[in-house]
Amino acid sequence: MSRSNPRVLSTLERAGGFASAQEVYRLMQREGESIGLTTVYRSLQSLVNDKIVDVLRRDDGEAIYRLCGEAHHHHLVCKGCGDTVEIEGGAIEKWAKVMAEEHGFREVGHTAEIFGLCSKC
Amino acid sequence: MSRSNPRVLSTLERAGGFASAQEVYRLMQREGESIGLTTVYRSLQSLVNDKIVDVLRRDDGEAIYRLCGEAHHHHLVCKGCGDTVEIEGGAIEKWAKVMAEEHGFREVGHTAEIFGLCSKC
DNA sequence: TACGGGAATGAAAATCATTTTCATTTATGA
DNA sequence: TCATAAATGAAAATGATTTTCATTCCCGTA
Repeated sequence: MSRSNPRVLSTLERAGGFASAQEVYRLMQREGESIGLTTVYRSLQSLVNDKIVDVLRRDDGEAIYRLCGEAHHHHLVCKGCGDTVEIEGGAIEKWAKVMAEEHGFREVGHTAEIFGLCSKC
Repeated sequence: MSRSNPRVLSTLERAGGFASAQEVYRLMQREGESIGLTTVYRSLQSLVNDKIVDVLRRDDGEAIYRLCGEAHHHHLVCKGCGDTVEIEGGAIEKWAKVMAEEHGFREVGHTAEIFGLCSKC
């Protein structure tokens, strides 16, 4: 498993902490960085594994990568402008735990995301 | 713009009101229906336009279509054998609603999934 | 300093869902 | 009956993402 190329993370930060793999790649090209698309994908995946960034989906299915804080949180995403708010998921944590126990599951994780139109859209 | 082929809607219903275009297509084939993949896509799109079905995204980016108004549920998925249990999401519904209101979002939907190892794995 | 092996890299090919093109068939109405 | 529009689907195109694989880079050791 390869480690992340630091220039990828730095570019993602410069992009406002929010971009697709293709965008990160184009951005780096435009800035004269010499890097392959493959390496961009690999680095982003590695950052996701390390939980340094998380991955969401645009409406068209393209994956967007986003720097995130350390605390476990969930996202409220605007379908219109893509704006994202990090929110607390206290109720979810409990729900996931109870449901998993009820069905005898172990080593449990979960995903949850809310989407809608923000006040500006 | 084409109208929806009624067999597509009926198949989506039979699939539990929740499936990808590819799955609807495969299901129809398996049942001996004669239909093209293109028509499945067109019909699903048309159903989305008419707000008869919603479209969400799987983690891998594949679009999944869901009948609107269908009492929706969530999934508890085993990482080992892929076994899936449908579960109630009462707590989630409330959480999503509260969080969305708190941030001024409207037309809100959500996704949530729990994954872990089932008792057999 | 030279060598060897593992990690990183990237070009090109492969994959996969989805969309587009386009020729054909089907339905409809004058 | 004819003509025109709508529906259909096979095949090609598209676009993101992944895989393959040969090459290059790095680093510790003889």
